[in-house]
Amino acid sequence: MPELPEVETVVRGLRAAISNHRIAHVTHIAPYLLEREPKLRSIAGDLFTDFSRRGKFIIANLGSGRRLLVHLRMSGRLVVKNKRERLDKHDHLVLTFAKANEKLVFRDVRKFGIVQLLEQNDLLPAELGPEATEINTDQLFALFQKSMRPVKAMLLDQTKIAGLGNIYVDESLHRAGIHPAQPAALISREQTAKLVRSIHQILRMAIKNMGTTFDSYRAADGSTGQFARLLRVYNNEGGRCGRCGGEIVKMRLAGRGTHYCPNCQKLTRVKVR
DNA sequence: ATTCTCACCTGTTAGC
DNA sequence: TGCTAACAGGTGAGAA
Repeated sequence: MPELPEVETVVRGLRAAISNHRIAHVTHIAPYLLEREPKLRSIAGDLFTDFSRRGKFIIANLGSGRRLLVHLRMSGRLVVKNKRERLDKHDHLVLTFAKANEKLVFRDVRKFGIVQLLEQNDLLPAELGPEATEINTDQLFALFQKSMRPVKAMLLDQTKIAGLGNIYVDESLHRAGIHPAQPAALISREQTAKLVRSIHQILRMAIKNMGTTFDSYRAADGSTGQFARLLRVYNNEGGRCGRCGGEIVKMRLAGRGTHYCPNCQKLTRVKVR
C-alpha cells in the first residue's frame, strides 16, 4: 500500500507528534511480531529522538542509539491515538508514553508489515537504490542500459531505485509517455530524463497531498491522503486519458495490475530519439 | 547472475 | 442471497 509519499507523510506526522516522547510501556504485542523481533519489549524506557525514512522504511531513532524500523508493506498503519481509544482486532502493537496522553498503535490487517529493532551498527535489512526523489538521469540511464527487463519491473525494484510502488510507477510512466513494458535498455537518454522529471513531479505532488488513500492507508494522525483524485491512470481503467482523450486500459505486468494509455504510451522496438 | 512466480494474510468485490 | 475466485498500495525465497 504505502509508497514513498505515504511513508514520508507518516514520518512527518510521527516527527511532529511524538519526537522526544519516552516509551513507557509496550503492550498488546501480537505473537507473530514478537516471533519476528524477540527484543521488541526492550524498547520500553527508550526515547524517540527523531524519525526518518529510507525508501519505504520508517526509521525511529532511539535515545539508546538503536533504531526501531517499521515497514508497512501492504496494509500497515502507524497511528498516534488518544490513550483511551479502543483497539481494533488488527492492532498488533501499542506503545504508550511516559507523560503524554497518547499512544502509538501499529495496525496491520494482512500482517505483511515489519517491525524490527536495529542495534547501533546494524544495516537496514534490505539493500536500497538511490531515493526516487533524488535519483538523477545519469544514474537511472546507467541502470536502464544494463537490462532488457520491462521498465516497470526496474522501477519497482527497490535495490535499483527506492520508494516507488505500483501507483507512482504507473503515474510516472504515463506522465513521461513511456509504455510500462518497454525494455529498459531501449529507452533513450532523453526519455529517461523526462521520466526522472515525471517521477520527481509526481512524488512532490503526492507528498504535498499527503499521499494516496484508497482504503487502508492513514497518516500518523489517522487522516487520509488526498492524492487519489489526482491520479491519471492508476485505478482509472476505462477512464479518459488527460493527455490525449484515449481510453485507459489495465493489464498485468511484473505480477501487478498495470494502468496506462495505449495511445500516448507506445512500445518501441528500437531506441527512439 | 538475472529474472520470474509464488507465498505470505485478510478483506473486499466481481462473477456466477 | 450465497458461494468462489480473483485481486489489493510489497517484497522475499526459491525456482527457472
